[in-house]
Order: sequence, then structure tokens, then C-alpha cells
Amino acid sequence: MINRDIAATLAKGLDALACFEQRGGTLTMPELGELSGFDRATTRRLCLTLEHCGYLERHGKGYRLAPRVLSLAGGYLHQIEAGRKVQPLLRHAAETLDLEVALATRDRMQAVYVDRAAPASARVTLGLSVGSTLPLLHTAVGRMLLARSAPETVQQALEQANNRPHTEASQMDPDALRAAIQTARDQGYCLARNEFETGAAGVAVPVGALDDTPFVLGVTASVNRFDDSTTLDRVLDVLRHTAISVGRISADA
Amino acid sequence: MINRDIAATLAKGLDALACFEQRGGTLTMPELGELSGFDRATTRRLCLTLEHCGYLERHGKGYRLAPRVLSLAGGYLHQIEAGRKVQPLLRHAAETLDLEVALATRDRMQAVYVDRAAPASARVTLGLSVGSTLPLLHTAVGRMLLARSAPETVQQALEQANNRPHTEASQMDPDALRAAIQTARDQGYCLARNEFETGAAGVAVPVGALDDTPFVLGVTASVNRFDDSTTLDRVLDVLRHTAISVGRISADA
DNA sequence: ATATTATGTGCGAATATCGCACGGATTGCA
DNA sequence: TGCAATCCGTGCGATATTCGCACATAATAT
Repeated sequence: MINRDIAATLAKGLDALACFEQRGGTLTMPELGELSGFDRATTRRLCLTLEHCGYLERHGKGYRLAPRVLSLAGGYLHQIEAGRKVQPLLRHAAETLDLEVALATRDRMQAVYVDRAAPASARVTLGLSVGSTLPLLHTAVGRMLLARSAPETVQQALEQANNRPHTEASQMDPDALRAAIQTARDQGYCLARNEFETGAAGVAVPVGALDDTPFVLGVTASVNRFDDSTTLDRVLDVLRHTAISVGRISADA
Repeated sequence: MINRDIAATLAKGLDALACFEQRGGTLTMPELGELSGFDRATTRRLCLTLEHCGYLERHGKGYRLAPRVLSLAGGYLHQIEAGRKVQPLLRHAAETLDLEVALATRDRMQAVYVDRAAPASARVTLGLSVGSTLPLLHTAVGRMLLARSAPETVQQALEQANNRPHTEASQMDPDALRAAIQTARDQGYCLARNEFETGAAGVAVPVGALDDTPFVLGVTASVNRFDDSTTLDRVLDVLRHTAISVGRISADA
């Protein structure tokens, strides 16, 4: 390792963990070795250590993520007071709008749900929960996050190797994407239709307090839900109102 | 390190992470050094590495958990299909019972919420969300989990150094606790009142599929809610029904 | 102004890690 | 059943990494 400030073994272990995150499910040691590129013996020691520390558990022949990672996430959620303060606000917004509402932030080159609430009437759920990740380029929350991120981040997002269309409607032109992000920044909200899931649309607004890391609030619905500008205005109104309240929480953290 | 199968540096780094989980919030390097017992230089390198890998982020002078841990938890939740399959079942149960319903499992010596749902009418929320941890000894879910765990685990739970009463009603006698756990095992459910939060009571039932790690389903309500045996029976009925459905999911994973 | 505490850096000694090579166990296939 | 192909555990020497001190600087409190 060139940099003496980075503990190589720790970094490797964390990379190994990340392999389980991407390919959710069980991985055998040979599979993990292949994915991570580590020697078989190294892979073995990393797995044993991660198991010892509770982050992995054996499942049949292989390993998979253990509940330990949930507790860790719980620590994060606790620190931003997700359970006690954010959740009620999201619930209220969800009931008021009769839409699924989520608080999201950015984890590297993905959007990640921090908390969410669905109205009681929710018929169809997208299956997104706390910790679910979404692409930055083709979702409303993702673009709104990029709109609040540093230019380098936007650049990186556009240049990513694994950028691929999710639907036929997914915008793939870098200039158009950059424009969409700029529009989101200018008008203070982002609307995306059909680009991630055909038939679905999302709206996102920024959350007040810019706690170094940007947060956004988003809703998801069937694609025609936001066609009417009166409806859109109402959604934006409630979202922005909620965003201010949410922002007030993380401000004094 | 005595054991050549455990990568010491990785273990240290994970221990450092765990420090942030317990003392949710921001930790400065000296504080972390104190907590973890590592040398200042070591602490520094671990922090830099964890930051480099995205698990920690700077906040003012110190470090705190980064959204990265959420994505990791997302991987776990995805693997048990929490979002798509479990959530709807919990929602339905919550609405039917008009109670907060949670799926929990055990992470070392704590119960941890895997998923939860609250009815639309929820007035008071306990502030527990995905990843929230609860004590094993003084909650219904905790005792039900212990009832399904190995005897050594129960023993460890009883012998823990940091066992302390959470309310005046918290049962602290090891024999009585052991009896309560045995009762839970025998009757297939667990009821606990006032032992964790004064004024609150919980009911828990085991989840069908014993996927090596035990899962339980629990509800929480104000303490008098389960006094009436008819009500309790109805709650148990719905919970057990839900438990079977949930068990069917993780069975084929 | 001075004491105290936090932070950054360099380096030699100590040692943990790497990766190979070997043997045994398990699995799949003919 | 026998054979082939993996998979898994272990030992060990060479190497690279980590440790922890010591020094220097910066920030903060007294």
C-alpha cells in the first residue's frame, strides 16, 4: 500500500463486505474470492474475521450479511433522530398527500433511502425500504441530490461506467442530464417520469439544512399523478413544508 | 494476535465502528481512542480508512457514521425481501390490530428491529425504527428471541455485566427471568408489561421458519391493552397468522 | 502568556499478512 | 463405485504493513 494512512487490511475487509451488499444473498468463499480479487487464503481470513465480529453469518455453504449491519444502521438513524422526529413528519405528509414519501441522501454514487412512510391506503408498493438504493441519474430524488452536490460529483455520476438505461424512457444524453439537474437546482424541485420504472413518476425537493451531506424529500406515484399542475403544486407545497420541518431537526444535531 | 485466522486490523476497525454505534453521534479521535483503547496513531489510521471507505464522515471536529451503513443494511433487508414481501404483511397486521407491529431478530446480546409498520391512527410512537435495538431480558420480543436461542445464549444474556433495570418493574432476578423465558417457550408467545417502558406492554410470537437465526413478531401498546384475554387472543391470532406468512418468505431464501 | 489538549508526520522495530504448497474432505459425474 | 474436480483447512517463510514512540505544530483553555 502506498499510503501509510490507510490500513490495507481494514479496507480489504470492508470491500469484501461491500460485495455482499451488491450481490445481495449468499456468497461462497470462492465466489467472494472471484468478486473481490483476493487470494483464497485472504478471502478466508476476511470472512472469518467478519463472521467473528458479527457482520457475516454462515448460511449453508456460504456467507451472508448478518443482522449486525442493521444495528449499525440503527446507530446512524438514531443520530439523525429518524425514529422519533423524522418518521412522524413523513407519516403526516404521506397521509396528507396519500402518497409514499421518503427521505433520501447520497451514498457515493447512489441515492439511499434514510426513512420512508406510506399512507394506509397504499395499494402498490415499490418494495423500497430504509437502505434501498436508487440510481442518481434517472430518479427525481437522485437528480435533486446531484443538484445539491459538488460539480465533481455530478461529473463522476455522468461518467460512471455502469450507467445504463432502466427503461426505454431513461435519458442517457449527458448534456440533457446535466440540464435536468440544473433545472432541478433552478426551480427547487425535480420531476422525473418513466425513467426508472415505466409507469412511475417521482417528485423531489431539497431539505433545508445542508448538513454537509445533502438530503432530499421525495414522493413516488403512478406516472400521470403529477400531470395536473394544481396537483403538482399541492404536492410541492406539502413536501416543502415537510422539508423545512425535517431540516430543523438535523440542524441542531 | 494469537489467532492467525483473524485479521487483527480488520477486527480493530470494526470495533472502532461499533463505538460509533453505541455512542450514537459524533466522536472526536481522542474520544474514540479512549473508548476503543487503541493508540492515537492507530485510531487515526482507522478513522481515515473508515472515512476513505465511506463508513464514517467528518462532522465538525469529529467523525460520525455515514449513510454508507444504511446501504449495507439495505443489502441485508433486500436479502430477506423486507421491502417487497415482509412490509405488506406487517402493514396489514398493523392495520388489522391497530397496533405497531415489528419483525425483530437478535444481534449478539440485543434484539434488533428488522422491519416495522404502524397503523395510520398511530398517536404515540416509541421512536423505534429499523435497526433500533432493544434489551433481550426486559422486552417481549427479547424474551421470545431468547426462548428460541441456544441455552448458552440465554446464560450469557443473564450474566451480562451491563444488565440494569429499565423501570421499577424490570424483573432482575435471574431465576424469574429464566422462568419467564421458559414460559414464553412453552406457551408460544411472550407478554411483558412495564418492564422496559413504564406504561407500555408488548406481545411477541415466534416466526415459523427457523433460518438458523430466530425471528419474532411483536406488537407494542399501552400497558392495559392486553389485559382483556379476548383482546390478547385476537392479537395472538393475527400475529401468529402473520408469522406463518413471514416464515414462508425466509424459508425459500 | 502559559498550560493543556488536539492534530500531523516520520521512522525503526515488531509482527501481521500474504500467498504458496500440501493433504484431506466433499461433491458431482460417469 | 471410482474418478475428477472443487472446496476447505493448515503451516510457514518472505515481505510488507502496522505499531507506537518521538518530535513538531496548531488550536483552545486558564
